[in-house]
Amino acid sequence: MNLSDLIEDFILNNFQDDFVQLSRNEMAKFFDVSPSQINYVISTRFTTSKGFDIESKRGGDGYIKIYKLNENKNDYISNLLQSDYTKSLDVFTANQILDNMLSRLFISQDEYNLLKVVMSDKALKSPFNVDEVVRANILKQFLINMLKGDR
Amino acid sequence: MNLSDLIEDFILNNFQDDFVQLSRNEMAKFFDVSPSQINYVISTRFTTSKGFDIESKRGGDGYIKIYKLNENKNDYISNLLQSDYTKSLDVFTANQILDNMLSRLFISQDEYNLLKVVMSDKALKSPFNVDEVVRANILKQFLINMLKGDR
DNA sequence: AGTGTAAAGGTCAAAGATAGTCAAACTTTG
DNA sequence: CAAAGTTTGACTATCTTTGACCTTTACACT
Repeated sequence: MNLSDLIEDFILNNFQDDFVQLSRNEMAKFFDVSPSQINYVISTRFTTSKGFDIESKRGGDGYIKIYKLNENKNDYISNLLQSDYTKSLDVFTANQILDNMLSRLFISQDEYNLLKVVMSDKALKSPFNVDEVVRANILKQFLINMLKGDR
Repeated sequence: MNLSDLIEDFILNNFQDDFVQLSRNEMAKFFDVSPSQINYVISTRFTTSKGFDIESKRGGDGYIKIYKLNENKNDYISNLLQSDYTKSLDVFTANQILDNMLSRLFISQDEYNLLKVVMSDKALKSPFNVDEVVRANILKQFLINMLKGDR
């Protein structure tokens, strides 16, 4: 067993419920490896396709948090997550997926409405793909929607 | 938790109605930090996008007063819609806006969660701004979130 | 009233504390 | 031996903390 495998095991054994939080530097010191090896382990072993999600913060009190996804929760969702629809997706298909998820009650009507707005052409069109502009559009469309009465 | 977070909490817990008044120096002494750290906390955590307004006075009897703004929902949204935040928006500010809207109950916890995911860097980063890729990422992030159990 | 001074608060850049990226060197495996 | 996987380190990015220097205000003393 190499160091990366050991580190992987260590992390796996330290999950509390569905997540584990660690300090990259402490971890590296503990195993006497370079800090970036922790990133290596995370990026090769705690990937989305293996059912994990990462969240981190730099600076004072920084941390790395790894979430274990519950893949037994819902086959439809798990499969979708592995599908090519997570690579590229047109509005038409997106809406079909949303319709499907709503009819199966995997998402609420509220989530459906919001996602439809957020994934619309209007929300995502951008002249030269500066993602801050995209994000701003998403917010804008959401706000417009909030002003539309019903909801 | 780092000092800035502690100071933020302390301030939040000392609001009387819609404002809190404090002395920068006393505050700094109390937490044993340099006075300018109080400014740091205020400028990163008690921002306009989070719905706060600052007023201060120097010299003898100086003070810092922080107000929690209170517009009604429609005004808030109308203003936001006309603001530059609909032009370009970084994640940090986006999150503060969401925090603000949630704290005033302008959006539900569900909407907050969903929007946070949807406007995250992860969801919106794209190599060369093909918006179908952006949309796919939004879906992907949403799915990942669904698998995360309560949270 | 004018002015000097002490007592606030403000600004900004540097230092400190984390984490991320990437490519080169090294090792294992087929 | 070539391909794949691992390990390292230099450089980068981000968030926090500190300190030196600046500005404003109240007040006491001419």
